[in-house]
Amino acid sequence: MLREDVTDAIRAAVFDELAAVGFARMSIEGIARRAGVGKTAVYRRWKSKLSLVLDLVSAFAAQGLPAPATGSLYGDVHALLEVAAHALRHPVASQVIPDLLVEAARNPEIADAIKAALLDGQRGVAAVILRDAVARGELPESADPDRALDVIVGPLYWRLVVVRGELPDGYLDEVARGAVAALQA
Amino acid sequence: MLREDVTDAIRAAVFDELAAVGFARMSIEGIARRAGVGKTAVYRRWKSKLSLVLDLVSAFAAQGLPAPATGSLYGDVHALLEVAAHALRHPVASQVIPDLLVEAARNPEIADAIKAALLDGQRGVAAVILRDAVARGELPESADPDRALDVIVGPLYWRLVVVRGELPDGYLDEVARGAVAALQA
DNA sequence: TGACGTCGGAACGCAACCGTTTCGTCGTCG
DNA sequence: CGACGACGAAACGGTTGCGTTCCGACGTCA
Repeated sequence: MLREDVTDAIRAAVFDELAAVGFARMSIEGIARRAGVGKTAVYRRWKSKLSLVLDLVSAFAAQGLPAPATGSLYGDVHALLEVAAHALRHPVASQVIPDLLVEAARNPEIADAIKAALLDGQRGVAAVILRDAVARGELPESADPDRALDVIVGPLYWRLVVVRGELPDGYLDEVARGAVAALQA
Repeated sequence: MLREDVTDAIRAAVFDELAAVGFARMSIEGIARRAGVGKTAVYRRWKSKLSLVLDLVSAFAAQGLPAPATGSLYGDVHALLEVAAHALRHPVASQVIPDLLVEAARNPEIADAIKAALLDGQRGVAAVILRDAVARGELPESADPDRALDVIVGPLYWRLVVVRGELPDGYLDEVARGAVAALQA
């Protein structure tokens, strides 16, 4: 029977290594070293660096993402932004997510995993938010979940991940207000 | 005297290699191979992979970015989006830019180069667009160039680079209209 | 014609990592 | 108590890239 604590140590080391050097530079030897574990222990569980990462990402996907229901479009958008900002400010996640997204452009398996773990979840949340807003009459029936997600999360991602800038007080409020205005335009 | 055609071949090979495998996996040997050139020719010109890339990015920065002046905020925003969409749809640029942005999070020298080559240029354009819009009375004086850029380019970047989705007909019009609404909100 | 410098190609020793195998240790079952 | 299996450590041969060095071929200029 494989020891659970060893498995956990490896999983944690993969996250750290992924954040520190990125997928491309990450090596099984480096993971084992960081986890304080023999290479054997890693290979006994996963057959490659890729399957290791796919496993982690899939586990992340299983968590699911709760859709906010604050009673207003602005409130829902704001809540979604809060969750996203929290994730993208996490020092490990803010390195790992963009790294894997770039890697996904070259590797279909990673692309699928990321899509299932992140993008599909967000898409679902956006769809629910829009449906509720349409029901309240805040948006026309023609509202498109994909474009909504672009307008809501895009600015935040650009600011936090691309520009890697600060998040001034009230920024999320402004983005939320702006996104609502953009959707209603 | 170093031969100019060899230098050009190396530069081109770096772009292709960067797009194909990314900065992390890129090797001097691979560049020389792709350029049909000896390793010696590369080392005679640049001292490392990093200085090679910094050189290319800086050359890119020197081009500058013209600010649109269409006479309306919507027109200017739309023009900026056109330029950005054109760049992000280019098969090489759409791989290289996100790759280097991720690398920038780990390497300050790359971060500075990218900032000078891309972000500062865009920031300047946004500032001009906002200034004109304020002069026309389309926006209040309080308009912030950074946030404007987030709202204008963010959704497009998210769609094209993160989600790697299509760009439906009329999408840029919608994003431009939405961005204007967001800025005025 | 001869000197010079760049060229591509090949090899150098070195380092890292690959994926596998072997070893002795330790903990857990039966 | 004994068999079993996972453990960390070390070594294996092989690959790739590092940065350097040497080579003969070629082009250019004096």
